[in-house]
Amino acid sequence: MLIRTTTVSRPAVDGQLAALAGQQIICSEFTYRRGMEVFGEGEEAEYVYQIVSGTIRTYKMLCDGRRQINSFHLADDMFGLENGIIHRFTAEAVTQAKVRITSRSSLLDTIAQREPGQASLLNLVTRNLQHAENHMLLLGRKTALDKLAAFLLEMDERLAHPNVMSLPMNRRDIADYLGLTLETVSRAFSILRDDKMLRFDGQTQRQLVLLDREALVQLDA
Amino acid sequence: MLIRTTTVSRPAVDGQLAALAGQQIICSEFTYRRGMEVFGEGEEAEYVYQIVSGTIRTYKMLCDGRRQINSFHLADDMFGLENGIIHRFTAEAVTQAKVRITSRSSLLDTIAQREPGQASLLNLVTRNLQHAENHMLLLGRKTALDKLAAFLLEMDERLAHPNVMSLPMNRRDIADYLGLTLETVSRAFSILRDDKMLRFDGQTQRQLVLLDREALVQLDA
DNA sequence: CGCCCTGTTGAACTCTTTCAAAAAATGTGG
DNA sequence: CCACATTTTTTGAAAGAGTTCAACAGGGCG
Repeated sequence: MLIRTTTVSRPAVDGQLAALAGQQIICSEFTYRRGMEVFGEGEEAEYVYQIVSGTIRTYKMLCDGRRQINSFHLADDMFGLENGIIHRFTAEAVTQAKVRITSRSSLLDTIAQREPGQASLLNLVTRNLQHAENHMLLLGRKTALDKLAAFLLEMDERLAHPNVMSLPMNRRDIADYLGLTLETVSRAFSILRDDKMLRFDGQTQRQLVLLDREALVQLDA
Repeated sequence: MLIRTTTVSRPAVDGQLAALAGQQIICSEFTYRRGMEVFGEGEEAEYVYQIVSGTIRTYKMLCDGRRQINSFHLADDMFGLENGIIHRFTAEAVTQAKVRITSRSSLLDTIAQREPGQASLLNLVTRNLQHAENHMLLLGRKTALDKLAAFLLEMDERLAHPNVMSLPMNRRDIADYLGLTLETVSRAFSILRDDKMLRFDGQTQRQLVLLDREALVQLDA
């Protein structure tokens, strides 16, 4: 882990974070060289960041090295604010970048005190954001089979792992969710069926049983 | 526009919206039939929604009909909360769905409304979410050329429409942002150059001039 | 000058889409 | 309950967009 409190400086008056947090907040600046990591996916989210100058990329990776960059952050952009205590993606300097760093807990404490209620609303929005981040990785970097496996696991989890899963949506809806055509979705279903990862239950093709969640997780990862 | 205050009912105790808003908030329920639109992209965001039962899809569309579904919302999920006054996507019933509807303004009023104009944390997170929603449409439904045009317009705007645009990132970064390979990005650059939509400036291929923003917008739309 | 990094271009290949047809499921009316 | 129409899903074959593998070109820097 990097030591981040190298350059302690007075927060700029116009900085969003500084404005949000007020002057009493611990706030320092650090300069990252090209390619340096600001934080990694899975690390504890101790700080919130705002760019003073330079460019930062935030991204997720699949285990085989496929990478999906969520955003390029330029001057004044904020990033790294998490709902939970863990960073959901990695942040790296694209160019040399000067970054303003604020303690997450002190920031959130201040917000909670000053604007009670906004914190819980913030939670809801952050949850949507989290879903969107995962979905960008899926859309940008997964194959048709990966996508369908991920979709089935998502539905399985949200429906609380039922024995027989009833999908409320048709193949076109699934396709438009996964960035595919309905024919490709149908073919992917057939492959998973032939490979014994699922079977259809009853007359309809919308009721199905996941036979091998492990294998689906493998595809998704 | 639909009349939504059909069934006025006491908010469920465990509902997120009710919990957020408190019991004094105007809160009603409405049942949407399969295929019905809850709200459309671009409409005024008067209400916030939470699902009681059924499934709702939220999506964006390109002008030629390509559709990208952001999320399927199931029981208890909240959706439709916007930062600004306009809905950024469309919401429709996948199945018959019962939805709890709350007035946005009364919800936000209750949640200690901050003074207008000042940056809020919620604003910052919502901006990230908004970007993610647009990017999902790009990743799921746009061609390589569309994607590069969208990227260039995004950078152009964020760099305040400079004459000569200096990209801080290399082709691989752009590729990983757009869900492409670096070779495809390079080819797309060459096509846009040959079609006189941009030209490279100076020695490097990271400095460029947008020659026809209109045409790029056309590609992106 | 030569090396490394970044970017471009070509050719073969692969995955997904498109177009087409048939099969399966759902709904309707007698 | 059955016949018929409609919608949804599956499957096949051909076409297309993007990837992969490979070679090369140009600039920056020791």
